[in-house]
Amino acid sequence: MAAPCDTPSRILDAAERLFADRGIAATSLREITREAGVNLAAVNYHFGSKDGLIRELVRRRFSAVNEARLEALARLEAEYSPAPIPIEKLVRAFLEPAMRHFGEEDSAFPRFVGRLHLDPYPGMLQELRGAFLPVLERFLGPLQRVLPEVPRPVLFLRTFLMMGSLIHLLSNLRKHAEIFPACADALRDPDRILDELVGFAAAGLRHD
Amino acid sequence: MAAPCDTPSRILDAAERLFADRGIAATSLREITREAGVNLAAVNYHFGSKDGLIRELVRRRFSAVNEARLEALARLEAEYSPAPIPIEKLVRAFLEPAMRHFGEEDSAFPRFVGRLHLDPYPGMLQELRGAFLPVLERFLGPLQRVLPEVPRPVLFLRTFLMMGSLIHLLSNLRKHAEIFPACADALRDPDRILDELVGFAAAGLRHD
DNA sequence: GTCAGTTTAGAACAAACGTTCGATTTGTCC
DNA sequence: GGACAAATCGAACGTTTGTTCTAAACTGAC
Repeated sequence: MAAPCDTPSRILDAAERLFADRGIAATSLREITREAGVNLAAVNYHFGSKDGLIRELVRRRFSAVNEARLEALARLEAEYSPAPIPIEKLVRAFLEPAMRHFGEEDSAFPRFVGRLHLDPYPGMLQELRGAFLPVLERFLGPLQRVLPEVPRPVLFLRTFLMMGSLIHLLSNLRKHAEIFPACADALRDPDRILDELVGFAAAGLRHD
Repeated sequence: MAAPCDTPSRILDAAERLFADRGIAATSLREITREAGVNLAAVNYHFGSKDGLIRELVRRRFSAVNEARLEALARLEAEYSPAPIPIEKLVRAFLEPAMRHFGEEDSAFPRFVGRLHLDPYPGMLQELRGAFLPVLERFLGPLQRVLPEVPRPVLFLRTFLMMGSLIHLLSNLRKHAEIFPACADALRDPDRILDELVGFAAAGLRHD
């Protein structure tokens, strides 16, 4: 958080935190402005509307994740070309940017990124698709090259299942861990969790 | 759907369909009653409140899925005991009941079951946990027996990731397939999709 | 100090929400 | 056929929603 002082940043941070916890449609502007300590009208003044606020949040977070994914992929291609990139490297390049700040206390970033994928807020789906589809297609190429025996539609489906694991992890692990205190200790280390996710997804992608 | 005629069933079906598409918090009683072709007050008359309606839906669907899971597991234990149950069989026993009716036209059941897991409607989380935790613990035992080398917390985490794949598949595959028409054809067969999901999850659970 | 431009404050808006109520219709037994 | 319960209906309840408006407070340049 780092406690920014200007009103727009206070609104964005509060909105991200509340959206991550309660969902987008279920969070009102009054809750956001109360949490941010600013006036109700400030949202419409700075962002035009609730939709505008959401779009700005998407730009700030989701787009950043996707750009980081593409950069990581570009680095891998530069490193391995013309050889195919190992599947674990590809998977990690895709998953790690979304997991950033996962272990930090009170960081709503990963939970919000997860919720972005699954909250069907009207008009946001197209925006998400527009930002995500190019990334998916960009990864499917190198993925197909290391897994030539897997048919394209099947590879698409498996990538889709990997997405589900990531989103579920981002959105719900914290809450679920609270009910399994015995497991919570072992699942505290974010690097370890990322390793597990990468291993799980890579094995699922290449199985049989 | 089978077009039931009595009002409560019409409400339940319409609510399930709309909840699956737009989310629970984002769907109003007026939309539900309009879609069902009944009066607005009918919801509160038959179910007491919107919460009551949701609880009834959970009972009707989520509980049924979990009971089917336990029955499938019991059948496997009777078949294999005292030998450990193969991991693919275990995974399929867990995933198949939720995927039921997946390929049927206009069946909101799987999408709704998926949404049940991820929509943070107040008070529903506890109800879901109460119905799901016993099932999870019931499966973790046999799972641990076929994967003795995997530490318990790690096994819990991998099961969690499998849940994510399932939920994402149930909730979003239909919509995502619409944007990938080339893949939509190959992903039409629900049995094939279930096989892929089982293979993906089983490989992820046992990897390394 | 003054003035233009930007930001914030409080109050109010129409619309939509879940819920409640009394009247009306429907169905069923005597 | 009349009577009683169950079900449906239309209308309204009080809240809460996102949004808008105008006045007040602040900011920096001259």
